[in-house]
Amino acid sequence: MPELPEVEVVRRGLRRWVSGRTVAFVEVLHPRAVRRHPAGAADFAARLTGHRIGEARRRGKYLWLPVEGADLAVLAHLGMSGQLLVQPQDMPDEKHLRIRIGFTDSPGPAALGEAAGTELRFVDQRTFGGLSLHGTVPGAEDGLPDVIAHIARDPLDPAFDDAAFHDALRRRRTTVKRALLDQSLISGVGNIYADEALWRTRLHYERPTATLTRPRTAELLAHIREVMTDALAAGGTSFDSLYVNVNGESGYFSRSLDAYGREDEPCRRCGTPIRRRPWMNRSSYFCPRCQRPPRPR
DNA sequence: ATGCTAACCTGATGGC
DNA sequence: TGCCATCAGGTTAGCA
Repeated sequence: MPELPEVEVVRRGLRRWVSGRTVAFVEVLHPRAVRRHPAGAADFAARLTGHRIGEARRRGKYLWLPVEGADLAVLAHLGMSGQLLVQPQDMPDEKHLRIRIGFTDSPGPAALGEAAGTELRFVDQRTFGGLSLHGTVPGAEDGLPDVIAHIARDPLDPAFDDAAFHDALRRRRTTVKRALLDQSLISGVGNIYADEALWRTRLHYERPTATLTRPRTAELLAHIREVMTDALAAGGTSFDSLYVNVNGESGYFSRSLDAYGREDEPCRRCGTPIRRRPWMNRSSYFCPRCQRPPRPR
């Protein structure tokens, strides 16, 4: 579930169903799913087993589970098609099940309520995502894994620095959508929410960042936060069963999208058909009337 | 130093 | 029915 709202939906599920439980066993069924864990699958399993899982955290599209009693965290990235599912142990394996994590309380007396008897599964069709174990940044209050120290804070983080973001945009010689997708400038924004926020701000995706005024950047940030908050309230955006919460349920924000995926459909502001343009091996959706292209440089 | 492309995967879909 | 090309919500190594 690639973008911030979808990952946050998963984080909330993990907090409810996984945090506080103790790992009984780890089974890695596909080595690619732990390729970011340099010491390999056996090491990953060994170091995790026996430890209690702390409060699930997130920055941008990354989430992690602190490993209590060891300065470690399980870092997770869902890539394009990853899912973290909390499933009953007797549920048949999913076709693309990559990692299974069992807990000491299951099966067992319902000490943990509905969570008892469930396990955590990492399912990933395209294997762009994965889990890994990493040390934490010394002094970081939330146990930030060291390998994602370069990832910028996300726009829903209270510590996100709006002024610094604007200064960074002015310094860059790139275009606004590229900047929004650059996770070292602002994290959590992907192709869907970039297009949605640009549509709401009436900005063309190829607008040079150096031409943005401070008020314009402020508007853009406000719209990013607004669309992400709206999506979160709807349970995230799903076009198909690949993007689901830990219980396998899809969000329904896709019906509220104004630009993304709406090629040839009327702009909800002015009625002009939304256009799709090939862009960086993917697509950009925009309203040609509301979002005028910048002057050629 | 910075910006950009190609590559990493599997599966769904549409045209011929 | 099959084959091929295209597309999909992300990240990163490596090149210019």
